[in-house]
Amino acid sequence: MRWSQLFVPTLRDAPNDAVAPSHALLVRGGFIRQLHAGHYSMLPMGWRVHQKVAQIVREEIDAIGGQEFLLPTMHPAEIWKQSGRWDTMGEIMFRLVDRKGGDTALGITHEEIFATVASELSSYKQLPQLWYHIQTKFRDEARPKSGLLRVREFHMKDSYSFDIDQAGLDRQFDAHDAAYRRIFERIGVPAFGVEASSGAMGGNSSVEFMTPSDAGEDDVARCANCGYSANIEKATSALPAVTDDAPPPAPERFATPGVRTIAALEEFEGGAAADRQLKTLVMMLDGEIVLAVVRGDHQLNVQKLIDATGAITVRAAEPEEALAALGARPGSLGAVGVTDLRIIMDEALRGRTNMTTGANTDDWHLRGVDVARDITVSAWADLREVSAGEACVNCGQPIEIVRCIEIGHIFKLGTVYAEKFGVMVSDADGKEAPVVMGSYGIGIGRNMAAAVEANYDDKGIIWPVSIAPFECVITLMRLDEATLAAGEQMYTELKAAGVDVLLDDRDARAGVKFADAELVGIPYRITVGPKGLASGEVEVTERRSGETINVALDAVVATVAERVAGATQTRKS
RNA sequence: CGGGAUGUGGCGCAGCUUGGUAGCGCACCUGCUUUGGGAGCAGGGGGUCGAGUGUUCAAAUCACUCCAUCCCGACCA
Repeated sequence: MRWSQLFVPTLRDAPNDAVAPSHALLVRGGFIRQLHAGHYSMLPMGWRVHQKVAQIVREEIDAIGGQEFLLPTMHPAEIWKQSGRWDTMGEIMFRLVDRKGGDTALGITHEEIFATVASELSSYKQLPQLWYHIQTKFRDEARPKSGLLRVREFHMKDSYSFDIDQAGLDRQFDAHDAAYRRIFERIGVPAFGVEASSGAMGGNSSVEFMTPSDAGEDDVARCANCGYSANIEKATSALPAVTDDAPPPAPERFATPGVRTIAALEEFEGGAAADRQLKTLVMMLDGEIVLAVVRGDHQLNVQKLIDATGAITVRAAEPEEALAALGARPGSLGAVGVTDLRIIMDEALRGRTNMTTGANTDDWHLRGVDVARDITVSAWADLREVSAGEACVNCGQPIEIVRCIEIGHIFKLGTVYAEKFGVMVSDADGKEAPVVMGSYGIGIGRNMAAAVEANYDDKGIIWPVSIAPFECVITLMRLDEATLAAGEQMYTELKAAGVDVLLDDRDARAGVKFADAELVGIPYRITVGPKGLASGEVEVTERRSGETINVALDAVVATVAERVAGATQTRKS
């Protein structure tokens, strides 16, 4: 390809609304352009990278036995009603109505659709199966952000495994775990797996793959000592044991005029330390008022509450709703004596006595509360969010909290979809058995952005060779006959040697060409000009290190081809 | 959804307070000179200022409504 003919609209200034480095650089480098919030056009350079990422994903999934499909993007409502997710998915799903009045949805994921296809499986002898496609997903995100990192329309590789038993699922799950690690290594994104909440996908266990980045949206609790790592939505930690004084025979009411917060009650004469208080959160779960109680110095993690209750929509109750339900305003609320509401109690409060909490009368609190004795607990659950510095549950060393981008997520689904969609096969005894499923997702565009987040400097992107839009650029310093001829010969020979090469034949100054090559992140640059040609040499510059070596004209093709091959791990299979 | 901010040629911005029908840098086109790290000079093209309504002799500028985009938050009693 000749740069003079290639549409690469590079920008000297980043759009001022691009905050994440990958967003700013992909726009500046002429890879993407925004159409509207959460929808991006892939320009030629961007699409080249996207396709290379997708191809690596394809190779690795093929290598563990994947069969590539292409399923529809638009789905009838019925299939989503059959799984129950038409209602549970809520506003994330784009919905439309066709000319006949039929409810239709744009696919956010494809468990339902693949399960429908899989209902034609009939014998355990056909298993295992591993099916996948790389296809557009639509998700009406509440807040698209950070360029390609969170969008409403994107390509995802989603695969689905079908096995006769749990052991088979475990094997396919582990195979994906390994394949995903190879993918991230090949595309140059540092990654590690974490325990995760399965959320709306259902199923019994899942692993998320994370890459550390300030541009991310997930917090991960990690232990540097033993390697424990879990999404903050799932993470636990060990707390020091607490011994409470024996409580009085019954809670005591006491006046606390003007005290509205945990901190204020700590200061108040006759109050209590935060870790001796009960924090009562009034939550609205699918329209039902529920009390979630955590220790005064702890914070509720909403996803944990969702996982513990199976709720679909969760929000904090409005102060008026709390007043109506409990008779007091936030700041004076408590669970003691409440019998008409579900009360979910955090595990950290198990066995606690002599606690202080709101009395459900404005400006009054209760002390001497024994959690087990005085509160009608509906369920105990892990609700609290862990904090940096707390002790690791495995080894006791302090944990850290790391901001990450979620770059992949794999789920063990079990038989839930099989049962809903009749994916039944005859087992070895001739009896009908539900197929055990797994699902595995990886966003192509997000990984492209994550690769930028992990590979850039003040000059621009530093693409890993494996996914660079071009592996090498030949920068012509002049467009005189000799330079052009040398460059074109080199271009032809590099192509023949299998190198993905771009010829910068633009009539522009050296500085412009150098700056553009660096901004768009091409790993190797061959600089060809009259100066070098006079002594039969050209320069080869590596983008990442900035190092330049002089190479004899007749050796440059072999030199570059060798380096490119050395930097690209291709699958041997 | 809550809060904040912003919408003026392709990109970055000024003008708005104190209304008088649009300006700068980069980019683009032409010419000359230049040419190994984002050239110089000269000439030129392109916007009616997010949309609508209102006030006014007159609106980018004032008022109201709407739309869009970005950021933060969405338990913190």
